[in-house]
Amino acid sequence: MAKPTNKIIDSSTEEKIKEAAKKLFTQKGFNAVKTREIAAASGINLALLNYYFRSKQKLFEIVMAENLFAFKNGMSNVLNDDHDDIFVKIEKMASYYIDTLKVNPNLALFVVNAIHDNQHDIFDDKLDPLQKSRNNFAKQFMKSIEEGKITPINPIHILSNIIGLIVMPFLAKPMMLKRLKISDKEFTSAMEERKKLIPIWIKAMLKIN
Amino acid sequence: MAKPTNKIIDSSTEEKIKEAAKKLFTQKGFNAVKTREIAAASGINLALLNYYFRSKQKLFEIVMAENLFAFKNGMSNVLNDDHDDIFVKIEKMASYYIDTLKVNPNLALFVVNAIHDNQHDIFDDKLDPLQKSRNNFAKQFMKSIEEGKITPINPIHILSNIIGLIVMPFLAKPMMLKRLKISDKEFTSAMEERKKLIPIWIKAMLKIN
DNA sequence: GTCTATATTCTGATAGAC
DNA sequence: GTCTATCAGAATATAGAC
Repeated sequence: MAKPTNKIIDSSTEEKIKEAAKKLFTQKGFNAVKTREIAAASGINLALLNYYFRSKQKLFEIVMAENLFAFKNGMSNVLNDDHDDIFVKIEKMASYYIDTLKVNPNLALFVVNAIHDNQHDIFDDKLDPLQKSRNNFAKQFMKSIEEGKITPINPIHILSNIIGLIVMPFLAKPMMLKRLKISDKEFTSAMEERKKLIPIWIKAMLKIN
Repeated sequence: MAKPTNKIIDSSTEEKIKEAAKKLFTQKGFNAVKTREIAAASGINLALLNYYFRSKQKLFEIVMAENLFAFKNGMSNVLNDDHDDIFVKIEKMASYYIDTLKVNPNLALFVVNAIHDNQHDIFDDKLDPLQKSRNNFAKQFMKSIEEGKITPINPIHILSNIIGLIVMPFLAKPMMLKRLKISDKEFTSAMEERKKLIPIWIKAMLKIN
């Protein structure tokens, strides 16, 4: 009889390293995290990190790709109802984005840096779970314009606006806390408010009847 | 007769290092840039970097402060008219921001990285040329709320919104060009549009009478 | 697979000749 | 002021015993 493998609760060394790395990279970014720190956090020996992942860079890429995939996967579930009104979709999108960034405040910076590194191969997943939702959203948007519900607008603007309103406070968070003299708790609470406000603002922008 | 010094076209070693450093730090952030890289890019010897600037950190701070000071100085000129309506101010702010980012599209990424490097001491200039404008803007904003022209709103939101709408497209530019299949020219043209659109959107958000 | 010990590389900084 | 050579330390990566 073969030795049983546990694919559900994977507490293998490999998985332990990945979990610790995910947490650290996500919180602190690539450069600030040291391999010894990852080894310590996952309770494994430093040498095993290279045994399993060849290099810190490779580990980083794997972990972040998984982060991004998980996010997209979740987002695709959030947007799966094709009967949702477009503003309901935007509201769900904002909520899911903000919940993710609250837990994972470095993800935004990672993505922005990856974009500027011309590493946006990371976004060309062969099996991008968001592709369908994105296409549906675009179609729905064009239809709303045709029906006169939305003032015609260059897609670059609507994309910039939705993403900008959601993501920017997280990118600027450390400065905002300092400049506006607010606590982490107040920041989080303001982000909760934005879940409702952003769809309202977007609606106002698009001059809905 | 003393040797003439050229203070207008300063091609001194010191200046060459600063220019190369400015470009690299702006593109890649503090940690990702190595002193050897700066030396190579400026065509000088590595030792001279420390000779002139004592340390990488010191060089970074000087360069960063200059970048930011130039921007803030320009912005303060733009916002100098206290009789401007608050939405005129926002329009001028958007224009100046966008013009800066068009020339220096990496400045945004640079600032965001600096913020997350906990190097935002750099923003605490002793002689911040924007301080007065910022205070005036805040006062004007509060007054508009008192007068019922603007729905009361948490300052974190208005700050996030203005900066987010202006800056995000530049942060996401490489992805946007690819995802939306648009040219650099079309992007630039859309950014020109935003100079007018952003104040309109902000106005809509704030439910002006 | 896991560990200890160590090799190797990278990086900021400096000493000292010119 | 500028260069060559090099140090000191940190950090990544690997060899080899178990």
